[in-house]
Amino acid sequence: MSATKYIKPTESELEILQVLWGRDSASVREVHEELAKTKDVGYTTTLKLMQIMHEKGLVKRDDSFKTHIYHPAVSKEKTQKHLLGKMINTLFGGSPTELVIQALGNHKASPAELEEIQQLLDNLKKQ
Amino acid sequence: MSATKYIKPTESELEILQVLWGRDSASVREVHEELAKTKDVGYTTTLKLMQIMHEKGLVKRDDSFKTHIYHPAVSKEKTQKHLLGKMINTLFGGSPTELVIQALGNHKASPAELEEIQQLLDNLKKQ
DNA sequence: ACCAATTTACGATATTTTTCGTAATAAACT
DNA sequence: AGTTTATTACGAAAAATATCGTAAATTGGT
Repeated sequence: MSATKYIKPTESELEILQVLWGRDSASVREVHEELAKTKDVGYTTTLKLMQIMHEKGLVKRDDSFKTHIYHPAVSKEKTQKHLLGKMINTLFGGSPTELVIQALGNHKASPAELEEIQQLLDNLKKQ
Repeated sequence: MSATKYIKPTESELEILQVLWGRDSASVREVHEELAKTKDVGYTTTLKLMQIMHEKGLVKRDDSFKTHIYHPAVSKEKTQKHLLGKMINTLFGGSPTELVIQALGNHKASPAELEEIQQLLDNLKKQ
């Protein structure tokens, strides 16, 4: 029972999760500073978003101190998987291969990264 | 001059573009029938969306007949590239490799597809 | 020319997401 | 204790999306 249905984070929520995944935990202030580097937005906006994310269950928080500390409550991998799957369907006609080709063709990868992909590919071929 | 700034299609607009890309042109009715297979939505909703897409320049249309015929005005490839790039940034910390690994790991590809990716990989390695 | 059927136009409403102002609360500092 | 500073809580507004009802226009058939 109870596979608590998947909640799709919004665009802004994803930006916040990205910060949280990078440091595992952070205060609103810290997240906000990070976002402010690339985005022009008010502090209370970030606060509100994180509160909403808490209601939705996207983040956990420790509110035993004045400054609440937030943690991601959804894993990066699961989220990636879900959204990638969705994108494959709505944008690549259900073909992960098409997506991979686009990704490799348009965004350069280092030799080391190519090697990493090669390894994975070899493994997949064996099966 | 004038690189007419990129307009990001919304979720619903993408669904419509997906249909248009598949057939190159279609009436509202045809698009709607297609969407209705997987989605419960009214005809006028689809119509309205396509009219908005026309205003935005996402589709072209021939309105010389009663039944207007719509064409995609943005290419599938360019759209894929944009949205993929965005996803790589907001969800994969800027690493296309991470995305490729996720895609290959979680969504099965046929041997033929794996071979196709191998070819591409070989090409990239040469440079 | 009239009627029926289909389509578009238009506007309004609903829903979701993002934004921020203001007040209340807590802590830190004289 | 009183004052300042930082934080959270709350509610409301703004902006972006999605939805649909109704009326007007067009076409085809009779």
